[in-house]
Order: sequence, then C-alpha cells, then structure tokens
Amino acid sequence: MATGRTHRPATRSRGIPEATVARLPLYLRALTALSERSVPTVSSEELATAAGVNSAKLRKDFSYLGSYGTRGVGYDVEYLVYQISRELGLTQDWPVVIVGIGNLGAALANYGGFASRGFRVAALIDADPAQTGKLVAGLPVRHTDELEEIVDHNQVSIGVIATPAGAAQEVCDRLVAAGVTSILNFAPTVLSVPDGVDVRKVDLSIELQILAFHEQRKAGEDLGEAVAAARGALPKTAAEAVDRPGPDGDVPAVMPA
Amino acid sequence: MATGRTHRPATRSRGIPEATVARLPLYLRALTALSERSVPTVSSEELATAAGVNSAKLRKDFSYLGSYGTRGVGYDVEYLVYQISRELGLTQDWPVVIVGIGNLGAALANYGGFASRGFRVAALIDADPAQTGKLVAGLPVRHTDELEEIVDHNQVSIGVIATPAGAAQEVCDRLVAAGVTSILNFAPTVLSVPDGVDVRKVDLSIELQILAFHEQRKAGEDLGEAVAAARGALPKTAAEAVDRPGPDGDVPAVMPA
DNA sequence: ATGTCTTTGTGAACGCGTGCACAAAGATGG
DNA sequence: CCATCTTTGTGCACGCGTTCACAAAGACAT
Repeated sequence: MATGRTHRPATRSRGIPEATVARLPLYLRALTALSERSVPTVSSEELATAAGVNSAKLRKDFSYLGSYGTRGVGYDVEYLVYQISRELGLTQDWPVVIVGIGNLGAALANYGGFASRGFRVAALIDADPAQTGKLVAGLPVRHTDELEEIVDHNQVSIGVIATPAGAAQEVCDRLVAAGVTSILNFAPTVLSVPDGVDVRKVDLSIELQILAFHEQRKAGEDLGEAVAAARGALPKTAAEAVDRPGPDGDVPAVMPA
Repeated sequence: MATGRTHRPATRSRGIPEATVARLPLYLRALTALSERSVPTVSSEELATAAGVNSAKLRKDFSYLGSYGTRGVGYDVEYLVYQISRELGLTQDWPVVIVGIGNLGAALANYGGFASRGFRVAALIDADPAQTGKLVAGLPVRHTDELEEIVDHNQVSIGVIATPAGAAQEVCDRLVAAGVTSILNFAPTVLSVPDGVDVRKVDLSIELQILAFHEQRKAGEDLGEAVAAARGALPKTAAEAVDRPGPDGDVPAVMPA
C-alpha cells in the first residue's frame, strides 16, 4: 500500500465506510479477471482469497452495496462487476490531466490500467518548453500556460501532480482554480486545498521507510532471540500461504516486456 | 496516499502502533525542512500543521518514542530528526534492487528521495535482454538471470517490483528465495509470500478509482441539494486552510525541471 | 524564590473497522 | 414436498486509532 488519505475528517459517504471504498477496486480487479475467464459465479471465500482479504470482511463490504449474492451459490460475477463499477463511478468518463511529464509522469501516461477503468488522459502538461509538443504515450505534451484552458475545455475534474515538490503547490492552486476537485499527488509535499477538494497522496519514499522500519525490527529480533537466519535460505515458515491467486488480467504498469 | 498494507495481522512492533510508524516519515520530512532552515525548536502545533496532522496525534505519536520534548518550549529539531531516523532504521544503509526498468522503474531509479534517506539502489534488473547494459540513473541495467547473485552479493533485503502484473509473482518468489524480506510492489497483483516477508503495495489505478468515487458523490450532491457550482469559480468555502506549510526541502520525484 | 505562562505528555471516552459465529435463505437431491 | 447442505448476510464483541481535555513540567520574568 501507499500512503495517502488526506480526506475530509471521516465523512463516510452515503453510508459506505471509507475502508470499504478503498477495497472495492481490489474486488473489481479480481472480478474482472474472473470475468475474462468466463467464470459465472464466485463464492465470498474464493473471491476473498483472490483479492487478499478476509471473506467475512468482503461479505460485509458487499452488504453495504446491497444484497447482490445468492445464498448457497455465491455472487454473479458480471452483475457484481457492473454494480461495483457503477458504485465507484467508473461507468462514466473521467477526463484526467497529468502535470509534470518526467519519468513518473510518462509512466502514468503509459499506464494501461487507466483507460480500462473509465479514465481518459485528456492532456499531458509540463513546464519545460523543451518538452512541449513531444509525443508521450501518443499524446503531445502541452505547456503549463495552457493549463486553465485545457481543464476548462475538457471539463477535467481529476488532476494528477507528478512535478517536483517545489512546483506542486502552485500547480495544485491553478488546477483547483480552474475547476479540478480531486487531486492525486505524487510530489513529496503536503498540499493545502480549499474545502471540498479531495487530495490523495502517493509517496514512494515513505513506503520504503515503513519497510525499513519493519526490516530493522526483524533484524533486531533475529539477533536477540535466535540465530540470524542464514541468508540464501527461505526465511522462517516458508510453508503456508502456498495458494496462488490466479494471474491478473490487468494491463501492467510499464516496462518493455 | 497510496494503498498498501499487507502486513502481518497487527503485530504492533515493539509497542509502536502501525499507524504511528506510517506517520513518522511525514514528520521526518517536515523536520528535515525545518532543519535546513536552521530552525532550532518547533512546537507540536507548528510541526503538526506542517505535516498535515492533528497536534494531539503528533504528541501521542512522539510519546511512543519517548519523551523528547521540553514543556513550554517544544521539540529540538535536530534531536528529533535523529531519533526518528534511528527509529525508522534510516541511520543504516539499505541496499535496494529495482526489478522492471520501464518508465516507472526508471522514475524510481532517478528518485532523489531514496539516497537522502539511507536507501541505496544496489542494482537495476530487467528481463529484456535489449535493456541489459543500458545506463539508467547512472547504473547499468542487469539481466534477470543475475538476480539471485546480485541480491546475495549486495546483502539486499528490500526489493522493489515494477514489472508487469504477469511477471510480478515469479520475480517476487525469486527475490524472497534469494533472501529479500521486504517488498514494495507496484504491479497490480496480490502477491503471496511466506510468513515473515513484508509486502507493501502501491496501486496507481486504485487511487484514481477512490477519487472517482468521491468525485461522483460530490457531483450527485451538487445536483441534488444546491446549484451545481459554476465551473471556473473556487468551490465551496475557498477560505480557511490558507496557511501554507513551508516548501519541502526534499528532492522531487522526477521530471526535467 | 515565586508566580505566570506556555507547551508537553497522557488518561479517558468515543468511534470505526475487523473478525467470529450463527441464523436465515436458498439450492439441490431424493 | 421434505431434508440436507452450502453460502450469504449480520449481530455482537473486541481492539486499534483518534480526539478531547487537563494536569504536570518546565521556561521565563520579576
């Protein structure tokens, strides 16, 4: 997981808990994979392991959406895909702008997972005039000067910030002023936005730091209680967790092949 | 924020709650910025707003680390930077391998926030022979065949997976078998790992879907209760939240400039 | 040395999220 | 039509995380 979560206090939106909303995309991904394999129905148990969660949790999550299952059988895959998509708002078109076309911005532009979920990259924007006009993922890079016009013209309500930290707040302000009300921020800064604007944050460095913390703890434990596990051998109980959720039909993030 | 959180049930490591650990990097970033501006001390209130959290929460978080503040004054910036760094394990060297050098992998390799936090990119690995030897961020891309040797030789315990979803589980298995015990996964798949291995997940598409959900809700609300806010105008109460946390001294994610 | 003022550290209450365990619902077979 | 078996939907209890509110602690001035 990443970091994010700069929402309004806890306005559980229309009764659906925030934690549930965060898991819906997970279920949707697993269901899409099943759908592509033409599996008609799935039990909460199967789907839960495929999504990497507890089956009781999954059932409770679905219960917030309504009673879409059949006792003794399970859930209809296609129907559930539709219901979750609709709940998440993926049945409509979401034009998105990406600001800051460096490696990360380019990775995002090329990311296949967007288009398949109703997200359409309306424009790529960068402050560097040398970049202007260059094609990235088939789209021409536009200059920051055009930001307001692009947002307004394409009715963009979701903006992605992949600029350096120093530029993030200004870009954010301009996006918001132009009409954007949801922002996905990859820059390592705390953005301040007016009320009513949602910000989610993804911070690569923070994720690594959290891993380092646990890693350090593990190392300390090993030293203190048992012999440091010989490197090269499988750690601790390598048994269990042998079940593999089937491969995911989703388009990868990036990379040649 | 991103998604992640595939930890062991809830093993609050040595009394420090998981939620607190996740915020420590946030505090550290804010403190580093203050340190660069040579600010000697900071109150919980100031630091909290800079990090974008509640001041009571911040004080409680710090109380888990010990009593590092001075009543009536605040916290010593330098001292706190050191304590948090030590707690997170950032005072030691963490060699990291990045597997999958596409746009995203390259973005990660170029990401400055790593080096400044004790993370050292030990190697870049890709399955495409055509990529082998190419320089990315000053490092030569190595072939997947060398994975085990690289991990073993460099004593790598943290691996970053930025491959397509289809390749992620195999890469994961090989990393774990070679001795990696912490994995940061960018591929849109649920990885299964043996006990004792930590996995954190960052899923770009999921973040956008969560934003879309709230966006849809906002749109529905506007339609239902009030006049749809005229696009182009600042939404709702544009007042408040005018305080700006100072610019962050951190090195940006990517992008030319 | 004493009083005042600031800011920390934390006890306690509250709310959300999780997981158990089971009753209700429906499918399926005879 | 009845019995059995599977699987959902949920009431309930528990634990973590958040927030309030305040007492204790120290700085600082007089």
